[in-house]
Amino acid sequence: MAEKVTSLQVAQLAGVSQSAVSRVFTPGASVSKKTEEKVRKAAAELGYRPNVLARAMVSGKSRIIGLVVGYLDNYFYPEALEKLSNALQEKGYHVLIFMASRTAGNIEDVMAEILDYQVDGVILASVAMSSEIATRCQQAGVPVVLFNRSQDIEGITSVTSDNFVGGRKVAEFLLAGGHERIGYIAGWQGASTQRDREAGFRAGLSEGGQSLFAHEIGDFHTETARAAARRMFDVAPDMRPDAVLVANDHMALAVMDVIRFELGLRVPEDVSVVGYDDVPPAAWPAYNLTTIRQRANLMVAETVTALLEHIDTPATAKSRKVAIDGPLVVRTSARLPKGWNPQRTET
Amino acid sequence: MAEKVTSLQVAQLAGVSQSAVSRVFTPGASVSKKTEEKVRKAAAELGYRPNVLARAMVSGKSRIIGLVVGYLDNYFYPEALEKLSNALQEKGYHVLIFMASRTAGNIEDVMAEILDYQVDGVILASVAMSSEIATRCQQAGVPVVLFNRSQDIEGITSVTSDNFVGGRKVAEFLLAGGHERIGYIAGWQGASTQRDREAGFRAGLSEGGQSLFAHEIGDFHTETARAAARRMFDVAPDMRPDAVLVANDHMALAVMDVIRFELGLRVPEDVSVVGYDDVPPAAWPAYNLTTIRQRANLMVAETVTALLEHIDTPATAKSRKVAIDGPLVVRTSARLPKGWNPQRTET
DNA sequence: ATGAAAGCGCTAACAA
DNA sequence: TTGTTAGCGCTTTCAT
Repeated sequence: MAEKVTSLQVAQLAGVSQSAVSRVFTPGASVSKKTEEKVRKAAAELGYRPNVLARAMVSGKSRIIGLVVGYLDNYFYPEALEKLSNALQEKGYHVLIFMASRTAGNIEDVMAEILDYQVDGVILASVAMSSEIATRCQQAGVPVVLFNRSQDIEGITSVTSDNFVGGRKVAEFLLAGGHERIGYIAGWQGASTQRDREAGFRAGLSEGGQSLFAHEIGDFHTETARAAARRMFDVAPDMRPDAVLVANDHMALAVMDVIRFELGLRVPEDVSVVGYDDVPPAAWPAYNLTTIRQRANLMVAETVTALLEHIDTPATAKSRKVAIDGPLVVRTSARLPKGWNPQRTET
Repeated sequence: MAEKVTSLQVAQLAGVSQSAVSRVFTPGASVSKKTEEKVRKAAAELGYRPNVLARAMVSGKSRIIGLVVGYLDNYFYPEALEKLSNALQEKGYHVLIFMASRTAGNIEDVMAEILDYQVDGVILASVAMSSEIATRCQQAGVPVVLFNRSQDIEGITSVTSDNFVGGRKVAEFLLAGGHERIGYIAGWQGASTQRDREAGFRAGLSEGGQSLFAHEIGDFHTETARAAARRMFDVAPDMRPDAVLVANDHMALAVMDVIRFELGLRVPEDVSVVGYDDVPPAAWPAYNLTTIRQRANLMVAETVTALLEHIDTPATAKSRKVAIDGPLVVRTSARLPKGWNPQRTET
């Protein structure tokens, strides 16, 4: 059982002062080559490592980022979490998880816990009440960035894909494919992602001289989405949409299941289905879902950059709304426009 | 911007000593009703909350649990992570994520980072070199439990499903179904889960008078598993296995894709496929994968209990290997034994 | 460049 | 039950 090694012990072994040891481990402090050498040697010998918590207390920087997340069943999030954590780790930060799913409704608790840990920054992903939490963090002086959410609050940085443009792209694609009864299955109305995707979709439809033929709400939940799909498609053939955009892949896959296995319809011959996110299962041959890709790598990079900027230079860092364009990944779940060039979008 | 409120300020407002404030926020300390009241009132007024980091430094307990995880693309892990985090949160702990995927091979770095944060305990899930990390933590006096991994190291607690029994169950089921050429696609050989599942499977087969007809290695990776499936099934019909156990669902779904969409075979008419884990996609109608369920809730509960035990009473807590039995969830990807009672296993 | 000294915000003896 | 007094391990002036 390794004993706890303190900077003082290292100092004694190295024959220098305790502050000298501290300086060696503080980037940008002034130490002579010789001292540094002695200290590093002693530190290595003793297996010394600075105590992050003690450092945090005096410096006020914990090198901990709070990640508040509601649920992980949308497979876009595990991926994002992994990348986020990796990116932050590279910058010397670590991610402390705050699950807000169960605690939902109790902002106070979540806030209290976050502030207790003196996190240097907070990333909010897939949470209800994200705007309230964001505002509260802001007030407490903790830098925040919203990941995959955008609120109309002044001065809060957010990173999303360009949901409006994405929605419009799908509309154009479906219109070009000759669809004439186009439906939409919405996500949770409180989410900006949902609202923007729908708005873009409607805009694209209307630019093409059409409007929504059917509309149901799936709330980003599998079961709710299945019910929505039944309401939309279990109807007389001439009342049935010939295409549908589902607000995210998580629901779109469930919708496809209902359409194919419950109702016995063919995709895309009877109904074209398009999703949003491009989660890994969308590419599985059993689905082959045409969808808008959210570029997780870029979104993560932007998020990390923005957050660190707010942490490092709170004075000059200005908030911004980053919206990253994502390509339409054409697979086989939606009928292709005539003469569509089947150039493979890379999977 | 909320100012930082210290216990001293609260003490002054309440007209008591600073230690009195500390005691009010320390469960099990002795304070009079009156003092407590005054302090709580002052604290509420100022919005005071104890600083976890400062507390950690003096008490030596950070209330942070390090979760070391290799990757999140096996969908058993997001689920486990969510449940783990929730359970720990309920006990007043929070999860600090350490991604070991990229850093793989560099144990020193991972160890250093973990110890830097003075975590109260560590959970190792889905990591290579878990046994080395576990040993090192042990040496450093940090309680560890292995989640979904088991090593033969003396004195390290682990929680897994009963992989041997699970493997055997599948063998019995396949044998009862009349299969005569039974294959196995293995996971990464370094994982105890893989080894135990295979051993149980082989044992079950041999108890039924058969042995493995084919064996390939999928390494728990989608692409490797696909290649393994091709080697196993893209052969003359009489050399082709009529059933296969794949070491986890993540690979099993990919294997099904290859069998059905690349090779044009039918599941289960031509080949029965069984997986392990019962991840959510296994239940999707497009797959309907027969599989062994890992009972995440139970595994998480055991993990948390064991870890807290080691943290709270390091002296008396003894290490153990917990193996939780999981049911065979019968769906449609494997031919049923004659007269099999199609009583629905709950999904 | 280096050492001495003063805390960061809190808990834990120790007295009273 | 309370207040007083030491630190926890570190960073950061301030002198030197």
